[in-house]
Amino acid sequence: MKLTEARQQFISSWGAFGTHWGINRTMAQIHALLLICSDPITQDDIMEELNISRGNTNMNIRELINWGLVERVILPGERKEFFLAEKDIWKVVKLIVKERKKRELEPMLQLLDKLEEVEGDKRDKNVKSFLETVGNIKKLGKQADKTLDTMIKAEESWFISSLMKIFK
Amino acid sequence: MKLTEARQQFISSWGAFGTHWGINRTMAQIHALLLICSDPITQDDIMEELNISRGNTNMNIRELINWGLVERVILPGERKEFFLAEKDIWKVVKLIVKERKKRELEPMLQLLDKLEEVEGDKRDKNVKSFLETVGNIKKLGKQADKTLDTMIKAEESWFISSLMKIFK
DNA sequence: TCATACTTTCAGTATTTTTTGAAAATTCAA
DNA sequence: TTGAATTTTCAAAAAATACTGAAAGTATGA
Repeated sequence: MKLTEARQQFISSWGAFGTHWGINRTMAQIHALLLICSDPITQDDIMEELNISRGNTNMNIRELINWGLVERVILPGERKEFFLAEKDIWKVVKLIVKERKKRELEPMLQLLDKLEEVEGDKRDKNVKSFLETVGNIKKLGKQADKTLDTMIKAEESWFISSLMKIFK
Repeated sequence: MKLTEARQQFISSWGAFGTHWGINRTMAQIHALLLICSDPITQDDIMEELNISRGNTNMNIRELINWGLVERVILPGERKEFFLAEKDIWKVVKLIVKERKKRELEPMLQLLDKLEEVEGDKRDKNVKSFLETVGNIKKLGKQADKTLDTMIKAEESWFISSLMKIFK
């Protein structure tokens, strides 16, 4: 397989992968492209490579920057902005986990706390079942939250070797 | 908060949560409803509670059954089918992980294997950068794959206590 | 300060995904 | 068998989501 084709396949399937995880296709594709570029590239490079509009490109680059996955680079003597992705995959994973934890897990846990305060006779079958489900999800969620916090702080080597010990 | 309201909030936010993780809103809502019902309920119960059409209900129940999250129950003397969700949250998580690993992680790893066979001079900056990225993602992906395999086989108590040791 | 190169915004449009509902298929008791 | 109850299918419609492109906004250097 030629490099050009391989790059295209990588970008396209990274995009499809993203859509299965609640990340929009273009954002994932731009990220994929930046991941395989060693040097910073411009918005126009991205537009051309992925065949997308200026507005779309701009919005999704901004989002990638918000997530901390991409940085703006000013090259001396150049008027245009350049963009560069974080290449350390372990750092990438940690940034994504951090962001999604904040956006999704934490609000969910807050809601579950509130839902546990439901009024009603705890001997009522429906109340009991509701509280049990909410309670169990909360328990697992809190554990996941702690685990992810530690992971976010962890060094890759430490994390991997710890996992190796358990999941031999 | 009254039970009715709490149930609604739970169902609605579980649905929203699902959409952020590539699971469709209705499927997640039906799942949420079944999770908080101690006894099996019918398709009509679900349609009424969630205000959705027969076709939509049917398709999403089927999908939940495919995932192993819900089972069809035949009650003696009843013509209609009833549905019941797996209530053990740890089992639920394992079923979801298993399914998504099969659908998404495994095909991605296969693709990465193929992409590593790209032709071209490995001293070429573009080839080098491509291979490095693909290689690193593959390495992490394989580790995740193994870890998830072990997790799928694990007992909750064992898993939680192992995690506790590391992520104290 | 001005002109130009570049970036950002967002209303309107296009695309993708989900939902509906009626018809077809199936099941089952009599 | 028959036919009423129930489930399944799927084309068409609706809803949600993403994208475009032109206009407005900013920065830069002469």
